[in-house]
Amino acid sequence: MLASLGLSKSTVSRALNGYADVNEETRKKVINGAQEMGYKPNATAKRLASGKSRNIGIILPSSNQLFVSSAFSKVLAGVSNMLAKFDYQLIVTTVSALQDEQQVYFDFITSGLVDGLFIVRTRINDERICLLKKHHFPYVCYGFEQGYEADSFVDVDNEQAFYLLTKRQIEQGHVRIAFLDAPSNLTLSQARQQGYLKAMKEADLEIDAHWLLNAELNESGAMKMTKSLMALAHRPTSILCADDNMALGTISACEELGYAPGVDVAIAGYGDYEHSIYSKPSITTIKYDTLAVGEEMAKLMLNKLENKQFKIHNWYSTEIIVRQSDANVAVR
Amino acid sequence: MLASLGLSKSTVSRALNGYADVNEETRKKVINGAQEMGYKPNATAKRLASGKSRNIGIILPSSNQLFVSSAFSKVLAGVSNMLAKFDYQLIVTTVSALQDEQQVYFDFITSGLVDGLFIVRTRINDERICLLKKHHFPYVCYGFEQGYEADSFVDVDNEQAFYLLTKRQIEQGHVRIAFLDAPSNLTLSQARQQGYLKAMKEADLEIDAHWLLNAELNESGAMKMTKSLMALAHRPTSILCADDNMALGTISACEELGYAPGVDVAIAGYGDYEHSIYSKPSITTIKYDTLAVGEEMAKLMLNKLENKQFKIHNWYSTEIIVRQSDANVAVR
DNA sequence: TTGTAAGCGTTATCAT
DNA sequence: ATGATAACGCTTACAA
Repeated sequence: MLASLGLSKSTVSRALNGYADVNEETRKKVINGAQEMGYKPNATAKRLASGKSRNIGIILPSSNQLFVSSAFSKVLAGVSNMLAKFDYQLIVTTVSALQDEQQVYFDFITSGLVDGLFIVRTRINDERICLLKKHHFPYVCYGFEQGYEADSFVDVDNEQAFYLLTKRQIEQGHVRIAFLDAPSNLTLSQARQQGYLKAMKEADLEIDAHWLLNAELNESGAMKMTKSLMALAHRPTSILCADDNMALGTISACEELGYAPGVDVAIAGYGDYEHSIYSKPSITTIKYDTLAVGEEMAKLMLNKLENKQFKIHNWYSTEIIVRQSDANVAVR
Repeated sequence: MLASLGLSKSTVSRALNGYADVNEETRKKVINGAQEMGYKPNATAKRLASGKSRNIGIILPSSNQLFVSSAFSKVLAGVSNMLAKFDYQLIVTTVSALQDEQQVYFDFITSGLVDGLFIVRTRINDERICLLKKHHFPYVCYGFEQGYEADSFVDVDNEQAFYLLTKRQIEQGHVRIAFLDAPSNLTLSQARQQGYLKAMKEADLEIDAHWLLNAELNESGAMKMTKSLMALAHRPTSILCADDNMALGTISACEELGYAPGVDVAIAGYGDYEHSIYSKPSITTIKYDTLAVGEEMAKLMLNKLENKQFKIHNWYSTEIIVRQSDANVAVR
């Protein structure tokens, strides 16, 4: 400790933590002293005394794609960046398929290890949110469903994004438009589906139930679905995908079947992953500000935990990036 | 607390932590009691009392690709998985280009926030390692350079991998083989370069200095380099890349220049990223067990921190996955 | 403005 | 085998 300065530890504590009731002379002395002797307050002790861990947790499924999507990595980077600015740390844990997810969340809540939790890949009627609400535990979601409170979520406007993407297909003359959505238990899948349906209905187009499928957000799932799609008598001329990885799989499947993607079939994705521009054909996709989404998640958390007054920005806009995969399809 | 059982907290502590000097009857009573009343020891208090944080940190550059490479995400997942099994948490922080990296590391070391640090993307003469060594702070590296101790690193055999990859090109008849290496300050770049040079020398092939370039591990860097490469009078017939993203950029650049990748020019990458199989041409690449590397990093850390006796497995093997990008090039 | 002292919820060292 | 009691290194009333 800084006893060498002849000051009590309370004064030191107050000086270092920017309390007002400290003589500025004293404060300088303390700060300089700390500097010189390389004094660093012990993080754990601070946490115990203050009752706050200054850790925020995020629990990721160790198996699936989410951890791997390049877009999501950037979201994480945004979160971590912003938290670090306010001396908070991000704790990343994975939960495997073998573990009881609710239990993992419960353990986090009750251990005092984290002050708040991020929830990603929100699900319809998400049990994780129920749990956190029940325990009055601070959380921020990446994802939205009716009933989420404005201080607790960030999302892109999935419905609008896929409404516009579908509309674009319609404007290009497509009539038979399929949508390979993400797993149906996700809130984003529901929203995107609504956007798709809205555009189709507005244009008074038939919606064949076979054209609306769900699969994991990866290449192989999309390949399988595409094959069933293209085997239909009434096969689609345009296939919308829930992300760029799926679009990649769809492109691949079409080729295997002898259809030229981007020529015989229009394809579009979501996320603007790094590789999408290098795909052949390059992938028409939906772009959004991944880093900003992450930062916003952190801000909302800080609003809750530190009574910060960051302006709430729930919804992030998207933009269609037109590339080859859906640009040159002559619709018969 | 469990006072309701009429036991002192020391007894409760001992019972819960599996100490030998506790009556088994008592232990059962305590464990059941804890179960029933949902008692959870406070993580922060444990940490303060024991002097250990049970957190391991990893500091990632917020800007570059590393955070984004799909391979690396899996490494992270492996780390987190294994740590969680032993009740350790992974703390992920990012350091932006604006911040003083050494300072960020120093703060971590001295704050008591983490008991150990992972170092990734090791650099030649890595200052981070110097710092940690100086402070006798536990660390484990992903990467290797002469002098690293066996208990402190995990790596794939980069030299061998690129030796074999280069050799493969030679066996296919290539004589002018270029190598787009990663930034030259990384240990992996040095090792890979050595592998490349070894194979070239063994085959007594000319090594044009123009054929050996460095760039960031992304598409655009590789594109630029490829263009300079293909403008050479003595242009290469085979281009090896330090990862699959670079290979993607190289493919794209070749096409732009009117060379058919996989036909006019052989191209290969490293990492077996998800998209590589869907590229056109699909990318010949080097695969390794990403999850296992992550788990091994965690094990080495646990060896240091908990005196675990996990068998040390420093080197991870690689395997060439042959695909189209380097398989059908007729060498003149 | 500064100091004193109690407490945060554990672990660890003694006795008993 | 169990219980007091003192740390652990801070924060935070409350006193001075």
